[in-house]
Amino acid sequence: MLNERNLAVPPECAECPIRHRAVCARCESDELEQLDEIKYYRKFEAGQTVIWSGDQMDFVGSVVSGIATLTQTMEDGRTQMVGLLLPSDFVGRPGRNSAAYNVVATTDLVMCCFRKTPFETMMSHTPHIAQRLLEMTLDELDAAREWMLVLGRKTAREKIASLLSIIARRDATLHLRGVEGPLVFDLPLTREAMADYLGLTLETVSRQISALKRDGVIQLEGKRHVTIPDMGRLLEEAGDDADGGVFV
Amino acid sequence: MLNERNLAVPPECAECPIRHRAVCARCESDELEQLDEIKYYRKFEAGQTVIWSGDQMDFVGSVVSGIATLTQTMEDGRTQMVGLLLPSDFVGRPGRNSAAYNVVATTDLVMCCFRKTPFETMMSHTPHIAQRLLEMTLDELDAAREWMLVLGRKTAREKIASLLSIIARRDATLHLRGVEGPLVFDLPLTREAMADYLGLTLETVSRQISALKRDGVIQLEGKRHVTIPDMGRLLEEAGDDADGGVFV
DNA sequence: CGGGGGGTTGATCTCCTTCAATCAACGTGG
DNA sequence: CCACGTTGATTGAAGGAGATCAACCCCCCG
Repeated sequence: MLNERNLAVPPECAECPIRHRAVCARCESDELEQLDEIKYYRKFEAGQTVIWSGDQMDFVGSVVSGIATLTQTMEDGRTQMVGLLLPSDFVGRPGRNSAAYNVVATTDLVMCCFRKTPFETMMSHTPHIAQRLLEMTLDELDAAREWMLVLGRKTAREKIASLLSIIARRDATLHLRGVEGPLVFDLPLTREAMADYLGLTLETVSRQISALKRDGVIQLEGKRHVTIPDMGRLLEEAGDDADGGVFV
Repeated sequence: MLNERNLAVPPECAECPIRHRAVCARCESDELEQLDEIKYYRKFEAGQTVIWSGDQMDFVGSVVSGIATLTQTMEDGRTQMVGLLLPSDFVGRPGRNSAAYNVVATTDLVMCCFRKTPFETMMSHTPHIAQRLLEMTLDELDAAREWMLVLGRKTAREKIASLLSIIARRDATLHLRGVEGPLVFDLPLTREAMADYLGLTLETVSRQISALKRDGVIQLEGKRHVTIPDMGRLLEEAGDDADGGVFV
């Protein structure tokens, strides 16, 4: 039911849009051929749950297109997002067989999945995969630690500004624009998802977005379309050093 | 000045107390010999800063004994702890040359350091190191994500209970005791460090610890010596599932 | 037309922060 | 040996940032 092969999906690794950033980025052509044998594509619709926390994981994989979230939930329903998965990001942990988090597609999503056991054995033979995975994991750890500062010490306004600047920055690098001049992008998350990301309620998210708009830090068209007239200003609001940015 | 070789330090990798858990855990004896050539020990006193964020990093290394913290600071002084480094934990990121966080010794500390460039070249030749480092980094990422839930969604009381249960659990595994019966340990952190860990003020930390004591969840002798009569009760207070625990 | 999902805004409440006083333990120098 | 300063911790009173509860809007879709 969930697993439907689809024509819109890249047929060949050589033409894969995430080829140069994903876990397979360092692989040689023969290694790609090996991967090809254990890989398959899966499509999910916006809102669908990809994996439930605690479920058996028989695959790992990469996000090819779309956005997914990693969330934890307490018994009483409080939920915290702990990861935002963008194209090229890796899902699953080699060596673990049950999922630790919920993975939910927030937009329509295509994943390139590898059967877990073959992937693990392949990883132990080909250092290129493990090397790249280490690099990606270290990056994720850095991002998680940055986020711990946001969650633990920033005000609601700073949290919103931080999230907006992160999305803006990623969007700028994705579209290869500089950080000069006004930035324009669409929010990929609902107010509720933003709240789960930031450890806030959706009402507070809404209020703070309105406040930033009222103060001219951002401009809004509709609910999702954002313009940042002055990125430096936004970074100030985020409590970050306005010049260097987060990663020095 | 900071670098004083010391007799109390393990002279041989074979006798090293963290040998089986550190980044070198998987190394063969010839690999250990190689490591031996680029390694040196450093001692720090409680309170000393090991590395300043932004500083040039010319080494990476493992905590041999003692405890250190990883913290981030905003310009106005707000600080958030983003890692608690225990014996066998790894410090530094191969591939990055300036430190991203402050590392501070909270107790007297011994580190086994490797010169960074030789370590990096060695890592690219010996998969055993990269494999182990990947495993350790994935564990840290899990811990960071667990902590994001604590920071974002838990109440002050739950935060304290969470921290206590984490310390208790680690202490129990360290001393190879079961989780049955009362647990006894010393807090390795000041109230202020606990506050920085939990995204609270030290006053709130103090109040909540008093409250947990008053309610019989914990017992205190002095400021640091803690007894947990009923671990299940503490886990309930932490908002965790009382049976399975954090990692299912 | 009705209904539902996503979003905004208002009023009130509460948990945590802030500011401040106090205390115990400890070391140090007169 | 005692006065003193320091550091870590506790406790109290007051205030505020964000949560909670609730009403309402907009827009799309069946």
